[in-house]
Amino acid sequence: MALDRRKMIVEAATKSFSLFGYKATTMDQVAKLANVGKGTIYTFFKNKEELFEEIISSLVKEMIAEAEFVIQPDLPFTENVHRALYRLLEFRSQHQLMIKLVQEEKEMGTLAVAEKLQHVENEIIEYLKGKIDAAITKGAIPAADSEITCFLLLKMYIALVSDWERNHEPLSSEQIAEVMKVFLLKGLV
Amino acid sequence: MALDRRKMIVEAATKSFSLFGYKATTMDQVAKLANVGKGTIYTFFKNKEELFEEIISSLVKEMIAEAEFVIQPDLPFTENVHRALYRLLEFRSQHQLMIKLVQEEKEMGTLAVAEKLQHVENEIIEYLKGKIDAAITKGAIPAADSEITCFLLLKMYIALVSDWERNHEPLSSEQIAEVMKVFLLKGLV
DNA sequence: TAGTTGACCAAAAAACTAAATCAGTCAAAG
DNA sequence: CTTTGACTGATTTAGTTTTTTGGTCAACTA
Repeated sequence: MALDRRKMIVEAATKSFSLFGYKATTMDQVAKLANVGKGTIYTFFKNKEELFEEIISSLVKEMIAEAEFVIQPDLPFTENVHRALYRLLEFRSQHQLMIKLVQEEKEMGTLAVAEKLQHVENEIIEYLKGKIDAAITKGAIPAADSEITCFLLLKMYIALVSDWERNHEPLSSEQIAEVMKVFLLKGLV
Repeated sequence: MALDRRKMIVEAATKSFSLFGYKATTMDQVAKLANVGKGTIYTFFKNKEELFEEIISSLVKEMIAEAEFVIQPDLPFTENVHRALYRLLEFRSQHQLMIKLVQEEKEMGTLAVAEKLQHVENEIIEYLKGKIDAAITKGAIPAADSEITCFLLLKMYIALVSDWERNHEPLSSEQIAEVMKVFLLKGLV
């Protein structure tokens, strides 16, 4: 039971962050949940924020693995862009920790949380940029500023998946694919 | 001097909302600025929020007049879309009242302010929808769900004009036009 | 002695309370 | 009739006390 203490700490913290958010999670609580003395946590992590950072890193890896899993090399490039982005935002709206963090940022404006969510967004853009740059190199799509393009693509999907829901019925994956196809394939005009 | 009391009240309130925001503006202050007894305000407006609503209505009219002013019927449709949207967001980032309200929403989360900014956004989308529907009817662009399209167009411009600046050097009007041309004219692929 | 612990501390946050402020009213004045 | 500002109850703020929390470290195991 008391074998991998580090792993137990990370699991306990993940559970508590997911349930109560970052600020409302105390180190005493994490220690108790992990069946560990509080001091032990500080032998593995410099402080609460570093523990949080490690969990966010795993989260990013998990998200990118999910996106990677959904890509099929034989499908058209735009189809894969849609699949990857849609999966990433689906993850964001289904994964308990992500839901809680987004909520905490909006409602309490916790600084550490805002920073980490920004970090997640940057990592996603970096991941997309790799894909786009590869497609440009391969000649599959014309050259363009890939950072601005990825940034804009992500914002478009966030708009269609999350922002739209504030005032309308949610759009299905197919509807979103349909709208995006216009912009990705032919342009509006 | 004491002729159009209603106008003086609206002007005083506009000045105060622009300078201090909605919450930090008191009705006593507006009355004093307008050289009017506080009771007089309540003969024209049911309450503070209704006074605010009238000012927001004027703001929307002003914004749409600015967008309208910048449109030139002989230019290509996409060029006019860019001009109108860019002008609307330029207005948002230059007009004192808009700056203050956006700041107040972000920093204090004042409910009435959030509602009114949402209203402004809805009005802009409604205005754009009129333009897009007209272009579809004229056969200038292919048919599509114009509400989703307008919503997405606005979000794209907000992303390029405002969101991008959080982590990067601002993009010039020309750079934004360039990026949008890709999506509007030919599509990414 | 290397790894673990929880009592302990300063600092931050929450809870509480008294004082001040504010939106809206209305009797009196013009 | 219109205009006014003193007035009121509800809300906010400011100041203070109490509680909680992140992080440390001397003592304690195994």
